[in-house]
Amino acid sequence: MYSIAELRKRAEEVREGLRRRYLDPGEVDQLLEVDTRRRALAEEVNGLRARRNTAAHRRPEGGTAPSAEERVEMGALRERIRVVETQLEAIDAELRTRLLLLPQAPHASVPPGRTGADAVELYRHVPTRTTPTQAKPHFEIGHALNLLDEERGVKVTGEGFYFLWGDLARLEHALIRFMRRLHHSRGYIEVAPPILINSESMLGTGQLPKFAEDSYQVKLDELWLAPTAEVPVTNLFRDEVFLPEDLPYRLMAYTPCFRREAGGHGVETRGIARVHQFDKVELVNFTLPEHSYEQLEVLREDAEAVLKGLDLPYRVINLAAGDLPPKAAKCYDLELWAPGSNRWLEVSSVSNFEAYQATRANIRYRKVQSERPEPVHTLNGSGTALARLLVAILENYQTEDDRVEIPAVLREEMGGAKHLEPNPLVGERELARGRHPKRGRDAQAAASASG
RNA sequence: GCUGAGGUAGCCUAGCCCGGUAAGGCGCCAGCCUUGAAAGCUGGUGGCGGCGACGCCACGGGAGUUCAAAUCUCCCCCUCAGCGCCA
Repeated sequence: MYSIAELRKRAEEVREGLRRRYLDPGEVDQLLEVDTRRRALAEEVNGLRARRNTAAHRRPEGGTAPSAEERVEMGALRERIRVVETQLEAIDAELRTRLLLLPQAPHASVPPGRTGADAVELYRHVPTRTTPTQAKPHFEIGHALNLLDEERGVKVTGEGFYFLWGDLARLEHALIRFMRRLHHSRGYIEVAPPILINSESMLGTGQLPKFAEDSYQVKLDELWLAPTAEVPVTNLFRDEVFLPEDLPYRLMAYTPCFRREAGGHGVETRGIARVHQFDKVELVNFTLPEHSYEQLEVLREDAEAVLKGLDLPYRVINLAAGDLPPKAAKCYDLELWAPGSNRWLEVSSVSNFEAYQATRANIRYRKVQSERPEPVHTLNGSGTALARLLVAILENYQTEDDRVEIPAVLREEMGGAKHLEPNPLVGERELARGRHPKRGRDAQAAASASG
């Protein structure tokens, strides 16, 4: 977000930013007009209060009590002040809300365009391995091996929740350890943050006020379930001042993430590509404004290192101005190719928010001790999101004989195993459906022998 | 959850009972002094508006009483201590 002072200085730049986002640049002028009215009203309150103060202060300690006439006059002044103050509060609130909702101007290197289709592909990684020509969707493989269980997730919690069983649960933990180890070696300091968040923090990173319906709320305690570790980790330094020589701060956090994904149903929600709870390793970067675009590239490379390490097919896209989240000035998405689902899956979003979050959350640095602190730039990137990573592994690492290979970098973590083992525990119901892995294989073998 | 003590400028503290322009220290910045530094001395050091003179705001947050609120009343938040509960 822009402070009103910043907006006055950079009005044309912000107007152009709105145009590039296909939004009405007139919002800037309306904001400036509200600001002018606010200042006029503030001056009026100012003058009235000055009158009250001089009258009150004129009376020295132990002085005479005011006359009845003066009491009446001052009482009337007090009421007048209250009326104008109420008007000022209303216009203050309007100004604040409009500033909170004003998007960040896209950076010059952001491509033009309105939708996801206008994004520019920057890079495509082709893995060294090959996958079956007729790759199956991850949920088919997951069900066949009895490792993925959405049905009971729905029973225990609701739509969009799932259980991972056995080797798939172990694989998820192996991935988390792999990613944390990788980022640690690249210089990130790990933090383990709270995942219940207060509203002020949600406002600080931009989840509020506009995107309240995207997150789960714990009403009784006025808390929110973090939709991403970006929220607690960025707010870690809310209302604080950095020493410039310490920057950049590069932090990593592994947390579960919770998203309501309201309205997101249909074909694309089969399996676990789009769920309400997933784990993620998040990278957060606090930097000097003059270095934030270098840091964006560093962050992108750090996120890519995960996908390269796993040797998964992916591409990097530079989001078009009109498709950019309001808080971002520039955003790269890393998308994995899922051959079984025949689509690209976003597993990482790497963004430079410039001073958008730092202004809201009051995160600053002070270059010279005698000068007032300035907002830092904040950036973050997923490094990376689970669930979708599992989707990609299940679909890319499946073999012709319907097994799933374990990526080389995870094998040590998986006790040296080369393939995922089916979950042997099945209930009566699964047996009745012929889903027992052993029976399933026998049945398949029998079918192919007879056919 | 109960009881008690607290929340004042970047930090530490006085003022609160008994209403009357928020005092002092540390730190920091600048100047003087000095070969340089330290010490010492002087000044400055929250936010908003204004070219400026200056004015307003700010004592955890909100509401109220009053000519006038850091100070009185009510509600709420947070911290600490003791007790209770608890993985």
